[in-house]
Amino acid sequence: MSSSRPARLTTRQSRPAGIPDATVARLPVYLRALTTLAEDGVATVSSEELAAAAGVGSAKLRKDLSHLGSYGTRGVGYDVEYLLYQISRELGLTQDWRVVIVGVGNLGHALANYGGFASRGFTVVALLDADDALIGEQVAGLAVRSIDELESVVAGGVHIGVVATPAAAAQGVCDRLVAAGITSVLNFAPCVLDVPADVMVRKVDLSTELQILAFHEQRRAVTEFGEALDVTTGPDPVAPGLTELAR
Amino acid sequence: MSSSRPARLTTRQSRPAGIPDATVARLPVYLRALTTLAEDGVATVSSEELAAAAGVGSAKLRKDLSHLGSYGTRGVGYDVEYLLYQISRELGLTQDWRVVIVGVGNLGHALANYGGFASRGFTVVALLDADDALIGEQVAGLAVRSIDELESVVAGGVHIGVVATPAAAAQGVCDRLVAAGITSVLNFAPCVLDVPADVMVRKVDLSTELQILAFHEQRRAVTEFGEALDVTTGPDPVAPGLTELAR
DNA sequence: TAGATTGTTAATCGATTAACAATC
DNA sequence: TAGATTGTTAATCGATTAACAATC
Repeated sequence: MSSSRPARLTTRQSRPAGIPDATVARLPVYLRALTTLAEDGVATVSSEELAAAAGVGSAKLRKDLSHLGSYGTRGVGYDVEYLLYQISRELGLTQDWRVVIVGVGNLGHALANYGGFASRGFTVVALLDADDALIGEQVAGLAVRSIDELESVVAGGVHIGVVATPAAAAQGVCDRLVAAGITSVLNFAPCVLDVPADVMVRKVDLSTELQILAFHEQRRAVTEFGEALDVTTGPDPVAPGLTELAR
Repeated sequence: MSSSRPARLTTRQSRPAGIPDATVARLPVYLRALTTLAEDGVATVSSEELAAAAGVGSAKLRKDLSHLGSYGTRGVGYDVEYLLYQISRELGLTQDWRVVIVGVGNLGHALANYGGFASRGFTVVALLDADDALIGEQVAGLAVRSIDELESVVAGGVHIGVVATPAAAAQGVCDRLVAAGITSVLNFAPCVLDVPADVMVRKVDLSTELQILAFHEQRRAVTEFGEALDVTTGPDPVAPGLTELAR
């Protein structure tokens, strides 16, 4: 198999610059599945097996991988470690990414202690908070520093800013991160962050996820009862506390 | 405006059963923007203004809202409180959703203390953990209980299970939740959960988000330097610790 | 009526899926 | 060679977007 692996002679034309967003979003899932397989000592995996481990269809998996290059072997499958490396490289995980966490409340604590950070090429270089009472406290091996140091910390080299402040403080913190040169922000605050077009923001939002689950639970209830309860045409089902919103 | 608001006489035909997934995922964002507007005392908002507050285009906003019904007034805009109520109702937030959190580590703590839970119709009814040392500890006004009580807690009425355990324990916990009758799961553990087709799982994954940011940061670097560094054709840029993976 | 803004249409775009030729 | 599985094609599906008729 080693001898038949395609030589890495791919030209720029052969791999189009743009990997679809939907594919990029799934690469971390494949990476995780491959890591588990590698730990279990599995050397080779078929698209069918890997897809099952990642929770997607095999056609989608093969299509996704085809955007990276031809890293499989027909009739055999994919070499687990080789594919692991190729996806890591594609995601930029073969280099170290320096992260600053702003806001060391419950969530900031959890993030700082999250094991997945260090294991995959992400290094938390500083924890910042506006609360003087927290400053100096040791969290995950780092002393919490003042938000006043944001600019100097970023100047020292930071790639990604994590916003874990209350919503009211988030935009201000984000503005300072961006002004200091940060171009990638992970936002845990429950608000929309306004940034220049060249800054990428990703958002993790607990209540959004819960609300989406609630929507589907509700829909399930309606369907199960054969739409006996017609929320569209019936009187408004008004919950306590929402009465004043109904007309 | 009150008098010109369309009467709620919509028939089943007029609102197709299925609201697109992409739309459902954005409704919580609109809800949040509307809540802020309502707090600021704004009575009416145009699609242009609301879209800006939510960080989307106005055409997309109007298209999304059109799936719920005709809740706006041409030439005027949307009544903030009325639209707030309609979206809340659509998402199922006019009823109370009972949530159990399994795993009271750093993240479980953060989730339990998260204010957004209670404010939007979600009630945490129990915190469960497998660690005896934690049992009885007060977190966010609740005593942590043993994982052994999972089945009895769910039997007492729970709609949504939140998995905040280590990855190794997640599938087992999920199986027990599902066996006990839970059909909506929010998974914070870094693994894929295997569930029956009728169970809905949503996943929140910090390292996935970081990896997506890393991908774009890396791409940015390549683009900025005019592809002087060609990662496709050049020798593999091997980072320490990944050497053994490269061929 | 004139101005403003919605709700809808139709075109475009991107993602998914199944089938299968290529090939190990 | 025969069996297995990839990588790609083409069809389908769903989401986005701009433009504008409807209408307040």
